[in-house]
Amino acid sequence: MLDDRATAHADAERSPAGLHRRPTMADVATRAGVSRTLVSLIFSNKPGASDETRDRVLQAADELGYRLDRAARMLARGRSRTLGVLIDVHQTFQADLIGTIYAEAEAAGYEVLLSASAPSRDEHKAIEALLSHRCEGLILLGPLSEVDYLRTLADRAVVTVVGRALPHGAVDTVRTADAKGIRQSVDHLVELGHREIAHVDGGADPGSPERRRAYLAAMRRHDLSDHVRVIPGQHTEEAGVAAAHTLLAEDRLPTAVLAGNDRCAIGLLDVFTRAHVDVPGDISIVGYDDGPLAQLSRIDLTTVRQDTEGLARHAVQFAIGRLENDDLDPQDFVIDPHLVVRGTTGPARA
Amino acid sequence: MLDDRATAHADAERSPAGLHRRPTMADVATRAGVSRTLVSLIFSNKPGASDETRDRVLQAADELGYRLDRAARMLARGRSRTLGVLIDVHQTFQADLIGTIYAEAEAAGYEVLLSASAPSRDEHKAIEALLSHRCEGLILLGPLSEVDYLRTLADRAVVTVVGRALPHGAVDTVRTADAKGIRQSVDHLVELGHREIAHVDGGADPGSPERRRAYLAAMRRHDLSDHVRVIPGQHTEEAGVAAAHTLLAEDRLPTAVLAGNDRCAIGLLDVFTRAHVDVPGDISIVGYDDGPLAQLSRIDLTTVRQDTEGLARHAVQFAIGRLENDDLDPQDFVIDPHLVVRGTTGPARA
DNA sequence: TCCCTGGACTGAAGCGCTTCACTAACGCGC
DNA sequence: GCGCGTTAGTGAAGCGCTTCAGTCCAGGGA
Repeated sequence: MLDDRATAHADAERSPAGLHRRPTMADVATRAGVSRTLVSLIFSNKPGASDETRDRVLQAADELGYRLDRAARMLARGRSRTLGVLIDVHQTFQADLIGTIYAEAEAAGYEVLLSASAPSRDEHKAIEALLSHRCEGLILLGPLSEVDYLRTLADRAVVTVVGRALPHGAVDTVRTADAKGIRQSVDHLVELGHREIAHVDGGADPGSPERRRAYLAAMRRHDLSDHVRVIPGQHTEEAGVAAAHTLLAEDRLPTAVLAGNDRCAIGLLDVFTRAHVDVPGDISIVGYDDGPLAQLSRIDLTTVRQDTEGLARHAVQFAIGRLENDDLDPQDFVIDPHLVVRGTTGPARA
Repeated sequence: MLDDRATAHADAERSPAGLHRRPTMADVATRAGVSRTLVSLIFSNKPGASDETRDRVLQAADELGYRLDRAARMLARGRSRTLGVLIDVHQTFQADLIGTIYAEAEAAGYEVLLSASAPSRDEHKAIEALLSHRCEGLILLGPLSEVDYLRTLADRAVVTVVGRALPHGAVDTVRTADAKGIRQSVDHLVELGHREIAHVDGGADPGSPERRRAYLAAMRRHDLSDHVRVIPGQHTEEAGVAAAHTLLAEDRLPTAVLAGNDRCAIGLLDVFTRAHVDVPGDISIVGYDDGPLAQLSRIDLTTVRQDTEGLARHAVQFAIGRLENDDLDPQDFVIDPHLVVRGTTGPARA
């Protein structure tokens, strides 16, 4: 947008041959014939400018293609009003959370920055990136880091952990009552006549220890402690594949398997199907998460559904709440899940 | 800054009861007994400090828990060295791209910022966010925006579009040779004896127009123009579901369907399976993308695989290349895909 | 008349960093 | 003993914004 106005303004607008200098507030101010201060007020929606001036300034900004510079604002304000969200791109379950987080944060006037952990980029690094962008609040979706590290973070920013239980009072946590989900699954299987129910756990993955404990407890409640069988795993398809191979290599399959999550369940399903083990005829399988795949008819997985929207909403509210009012005790918010029965579970084989 | 000297040492470090003032370069400088300038040099890995001093400064920084402030750096440098990546959280295919993008950008000394489009947050907004964080380069993964808008963006930042062809010379693009992928699919089906091959297209979704054209061309080459059948759709499971219902409502099914992408294929598969239409006995299905689901044995989808790593790597290189050397012509980089034959295609029914 | 209030607006300082232009000290060759 | 180039280091300006402390000018009591 070149000098489309009185030549007096031209200097501020003309840019050195092709090199577009990004317009600043000063440019807008000059063009609208007011001070930078006033422009700033207007862009922050603060009172102090007449409606007439306000319009004139906004129009000038528009003509120049002006865009506020967050970095500068952040620096000047000393506050960023930004929430950093740690995600794991491969955990599809998190996709739903993100949408809600954006919406909720925006409503409260906060920015959101995403940082993904990936094979080439460990969680630590992803979090540091968020911190160096001055995020005031960190929302960590299923973080794998050690508790000590998370606790350390807590005095650099407000930390909220989603989907993982943490020792008492470390930081705010929002999660699903994993124990209940597992208990429902076991109850369901027992009702169908299963007794030999194995569990492929998720190792150190978020939620896993709780699920494992809940499995043990539920089995005990049904007097099935003798049939307890925990196969070490992870929350990945590969772990499911490995577990299935382990089971197939033995004399006798259990009649049902509780997977650590959906992805693991799908790994199991995959191997069993290829090996012509009928699911649920020969063996029943239960997942956890109710991700987008679970409901596909070719998969049709019995699984435990989490209230993703609730999780996300509360995570944001915790973060913001603590930001605006520091002296709350760390909270642990727990949402009930429920079992979704589909085609991978059926009566125990004889 | 206060009188940062003698007694100030203590002041800089002690924080006013709980309220952690984040340490700055000045704090580090004071503690190490050097100037701020020198600290800055050291943190930018520039020469001009002796090894001995360097160590001392780094140690001081460490003791203070100092963390560089990107916002300030960005402001001061006038350059952000940041690439903004637009993603769609639900397009699982993109997850793989992201990992590579991070790695590649980091190697070149660039930061990466992610911004997701979501139901509550349209693409436009997601892109503006990136811009206001001063991203110098924008990498748009399968953007849906109109060409004009994308062109407009190009003079605010360096733009690279991934996975979508754009009219000549608009901006840099990196994409798969969709035409080839489709041609391979059609050839494969024809070899299996198929003649009635329908195509569920992706409407305006990225890559879709190319795929549709390629389908028409391939059918023509096989003298099958009479059997051409395009069913309007989208790159989602729902579109596949709808298309399947459309087909089932007719007298006679085609013997094969080319879906716009894997997700659409899975929708088709889902409905056919529930309707007891045998795949591939009654009808063959081909997808596109080879996403994580395609290879699951319960799905086992014949599909076209894209070289995600190559796409991501070139996208980053384009962006950076143009950033460091402005006067290149817009490029259109095309990578060959290849057909992965799995279980959803078979001989045409009699 | 004078003082006060409040609305509209401005000037200047400062956020934490980079960078340009310097200075001081130290060989080194002649 | 002089100028020279290097290395190690410093001071200050300035990036684009916010914000504190004013200024200026109605209009309204008393």
